[in-house]
Amino acid sequence: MYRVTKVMARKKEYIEEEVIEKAMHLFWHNGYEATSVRMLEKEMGINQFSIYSSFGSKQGVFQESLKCYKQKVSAIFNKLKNSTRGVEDIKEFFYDSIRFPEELGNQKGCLVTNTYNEFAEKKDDLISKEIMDFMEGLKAIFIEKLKMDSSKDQATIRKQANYLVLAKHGLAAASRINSKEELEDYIEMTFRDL
Amino acid sequence: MYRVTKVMARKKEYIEEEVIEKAMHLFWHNGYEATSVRMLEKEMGINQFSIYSSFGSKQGVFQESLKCYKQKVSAIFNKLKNSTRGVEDIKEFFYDSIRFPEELGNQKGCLVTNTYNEFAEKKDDLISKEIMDFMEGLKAIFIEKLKMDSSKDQATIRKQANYLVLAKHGLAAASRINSKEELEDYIEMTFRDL
DNA sequence: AGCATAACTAAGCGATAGCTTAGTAATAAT
DNA sequence: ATTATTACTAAGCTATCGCTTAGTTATGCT
Repeated sequence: MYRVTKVMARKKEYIEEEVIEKAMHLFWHNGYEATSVRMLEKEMGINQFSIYSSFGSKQGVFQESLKCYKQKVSAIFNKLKNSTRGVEDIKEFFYDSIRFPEELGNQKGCLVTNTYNEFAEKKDDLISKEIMDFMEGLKAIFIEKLKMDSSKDQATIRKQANYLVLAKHGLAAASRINSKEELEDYIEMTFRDL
Repeated sequence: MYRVTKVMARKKEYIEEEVIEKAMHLFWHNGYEATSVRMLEKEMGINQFSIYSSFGSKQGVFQESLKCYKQKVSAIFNKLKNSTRGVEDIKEFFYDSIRFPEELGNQKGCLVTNTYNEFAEKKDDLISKEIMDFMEGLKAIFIEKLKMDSSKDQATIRKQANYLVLAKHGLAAASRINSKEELEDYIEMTFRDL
């Protein structure tokens, strides 16, 4: 991908960023295994040859799709990172998280969390590791925000960070099925006394 | 399955309940799609012909496996149902839930929740519906237990029940990956003020 | 214009999916 | 012992999987 070429010859008839976005939606909806290369072909609107020459493999397409997804949610993450109110910002992050997929008009949860669940047993896998890193990063941000309340000792912060990471994970998993009301109830209850 | 026959002829060389338990462990470990009939064949120790004559299809094997699983966790459920202390019993149910798979020496979460996640998009599916019923049943039990505290009004009970169902779901999803310490922190935080 | 190069189409690769079936072995009833 | 019925083994069915390749078309450079 993005290979530097000496001569241009024939031009690509698609834009990689565009077709990857379509692939992402397909993976998001069906998960990794349940998405076949033939389905990708149709959704992306390009031939298998083009898929493989641009992204190398189905896994390659998926990794680019993950990048694309992360880029789309980065707005929410940056908002959280740059915030200064502490735990209140984490709560807003939770609300942003359930609003984000909703805005795209569908109920398929969070691609990263879905992937986390689907690849849970394959601990040696490359994608698994990537997702783990992402989750660790989230936890680090939570800790940073929790530290803004100087009244909290280190043990409390650790405990609450663990709690919030699991809560976020559970919320994302549940958001594929549960109603908006249930999800909002959950968020309210989660942050009630933090 | 369990077909009534006029003449006995040749006897089965396996016990259906026994081979289903083996199938269940395989599904539990790999999920539905990632478990092939060839894998089931090896694990169950019987030929494909026998699998299909006893259970009809891969889906049939899975459904019997789900039954088997539910039967195994029914002890925990009955304990909760027959309890009288209210929310304290729900908390113990949460602890029982993470202890149960642990006792079987593996880290694969809850089969029902895993299935819930794997079948989340296929809302028209038979198995999806089965799992939904199971979750609804759990919620009903939670409500019953919450009602034991007469100081709680109906709105509070509904909200807390929603919260607990999501929390239980999240806990089960997380139990495939997170450490025991993290899970216990989560339970403690969840029930801290209920 | 001619050539080198890259992107296209479409067919096909081996492997595996869920499932079936032809043929054989075992058992209960006669 | 014969027969009817069922369970077994093993091979094979079609469909689809991820991926490749032969052949054609389009483009930039000389």
